Amino acid sequence: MTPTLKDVALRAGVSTSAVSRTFTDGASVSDKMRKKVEKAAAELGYSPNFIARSLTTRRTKLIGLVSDNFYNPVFLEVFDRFTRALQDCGLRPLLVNLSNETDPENSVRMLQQYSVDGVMVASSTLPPEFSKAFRDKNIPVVNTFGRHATSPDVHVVGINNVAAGRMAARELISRGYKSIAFLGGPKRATSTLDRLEGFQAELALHPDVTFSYSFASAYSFHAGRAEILRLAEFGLAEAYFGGDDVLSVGILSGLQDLRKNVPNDVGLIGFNNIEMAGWENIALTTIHQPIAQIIASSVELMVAMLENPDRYPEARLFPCHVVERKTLRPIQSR
Amino acid sequence: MTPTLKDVALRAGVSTSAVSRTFTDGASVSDKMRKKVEKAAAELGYSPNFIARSLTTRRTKLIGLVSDNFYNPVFLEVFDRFTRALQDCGLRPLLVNLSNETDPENSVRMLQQYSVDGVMVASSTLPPEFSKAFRDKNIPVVNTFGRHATSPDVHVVGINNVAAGRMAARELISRGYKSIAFLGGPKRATSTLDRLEGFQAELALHPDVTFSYSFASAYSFHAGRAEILRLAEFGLAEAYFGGDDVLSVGILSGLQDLRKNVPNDVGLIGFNNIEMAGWENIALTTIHQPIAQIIASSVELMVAMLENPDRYPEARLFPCHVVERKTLRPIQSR
DNA sequence: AAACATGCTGCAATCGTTTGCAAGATTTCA
DNA sequence: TGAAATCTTGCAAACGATTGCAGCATGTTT
Repeated sequence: MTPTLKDVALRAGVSTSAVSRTFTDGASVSDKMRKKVEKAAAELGYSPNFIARSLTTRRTKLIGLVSDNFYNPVFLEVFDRFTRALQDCGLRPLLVNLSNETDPENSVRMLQQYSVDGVMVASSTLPPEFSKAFRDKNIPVVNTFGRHATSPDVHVVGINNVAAGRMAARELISRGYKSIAFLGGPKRATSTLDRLEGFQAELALHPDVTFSYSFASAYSFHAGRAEILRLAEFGLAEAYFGGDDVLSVGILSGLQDLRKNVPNDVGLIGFNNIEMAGWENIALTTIHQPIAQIIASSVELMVAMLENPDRYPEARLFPCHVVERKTLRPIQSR
Repeated sequence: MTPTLKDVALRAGVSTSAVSRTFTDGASVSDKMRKKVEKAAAELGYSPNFIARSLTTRRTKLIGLVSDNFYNPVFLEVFDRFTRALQDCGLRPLLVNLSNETDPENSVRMLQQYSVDGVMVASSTLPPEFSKAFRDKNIPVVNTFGRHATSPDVHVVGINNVAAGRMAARELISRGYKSIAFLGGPKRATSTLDRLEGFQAELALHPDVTFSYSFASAYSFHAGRAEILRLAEFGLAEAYFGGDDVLSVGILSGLQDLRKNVPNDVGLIGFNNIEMAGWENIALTTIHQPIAQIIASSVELMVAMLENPDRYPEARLFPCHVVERKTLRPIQSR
């Protein structure tokens, strides 16, 4: 069917080694030989079989890309950037959807069976143990959007969620809101907890503002909306830090139904800066997570690990910044 | 490093064939043998190497999943469903991002080099020639969201865009709008053109309504918004059929800025039914494309092709339906 | 008890590549 | 021109599995 090395060798009247060598760069072949082989290869439409090659080179150039979050709009950008960055390095993403996978052990085995060169775990909700499972099998792994504190034994690239929490708090305070609340995603996500911690710590510096918090049942529009509607029955705070942007848009929608004036009655700041936050009919003020840098860095790190698998684990953290739109009132000059 | 067949055979004191056979189902091994092998394998933590296996079986269970659209929210659902459906069949998606790829030929070669068992082309904008390139290399291919008319030589599953266009027109007419316009995505997408064709054909049945059309520069919020703002300078129609939902939300946003009352001054119907269309602060009436069925069917078709690659090409088309929200006024009883 | 069918097992070839080694070809330099 | 150094090339053994074939041990039938 599809031509093999041998076919080309036969047609060119040379050994298979010669053919192999003209297709692996850095190998020594004379110009004459190369010409001959390339001609035969072109005539046959030959190109080397990566799978067979990987058997001897022990490199598949396959990278497992695992995530448990296929419904957050932020992942559109994540997948786009990951696939492009990997492709640009000659690597190939093998996509793994963990959404309904009960047993991560399963995915680990599967990726091992496909001899992936490395694994990118793109999730802020997966436990650090998951990433560690790969490292234990000697598969290079980087945990993108991971939490750096508790897993110093696996490469992590992302942001400092505690700092992001502080940033949100400072922003809300600077706008003169006096009663401030945290409305997070599900409690089990460590990123949420870290953000809460920073948020609370910063607020503690301002005894004049009152603080409260609660958690939505999911990182989703309807969870955010439902939670703010529930909270409204007990009286709302003056400003909220929403767990992420889709949650925040849900909150915003609830606020609109409650006939609250945003940002004057109630202020809101989100997190992530998804595309929809910039839509003029939403105009959510939010904290931008530098996805582009995070992913570029993750991939760089991965290729570095492929060269040297024993690289000492590091955490690469990028700063966030707030992008101002219309859900926060102006800074109070005081 | 990781144990191989031979290691297990050695430890169990049997031949490698025996080990191989206990790991391939349908092979004949005695219970005693199986027990022995399984014990040794468990002790070593062995599991078969798919890559090596594929060399002899000529099956990698790898499926190329190629798309050129990583920014439309509808693709969140698409990727989630595709990966899950494939995983459930024991297949693995190798993701290919065509966004900035100038030369599709390139991707074809690459997927061939990885010996993928098949390819799913998930795009409504890629030309049919692209899918055909795979078929020409004898790689099973199904073109999901493809156009069926012009490529009867490749499996297509999706919707009938002409019918969808008619459906939109009928809907708008039933609401009593008398001046109706099509505001499509970029003209080069055949799906847009088909929808326009159906839309126009249906409208032609109603000489009392006036018709016009134009195209936005992209399937994006800002393109939709910009286009409706531009159109407003010449006077707006009473109702619009937006090329897709993100475009439509952009239109909606523009309409709001223009202080138009939707749905009374201007009606709007979108296409796709992305999640955001259901957000209460958007509430876009739209035509639902049955993504779940389309993808389930695509994957089914793919596994059928893996059994019988010479399957005669077919088109599987699913009906759409309108989901009513708040951007169209009530049906006029007349 | 002989003849035969059936079920397990191991040998060895194969899948499409790469690569260490040694031999042959070419170049370099005195 | 000849010896040494450097390039090229092919042979053959891997890489980690599967599988047709033949042999052997059972079980079945008469």
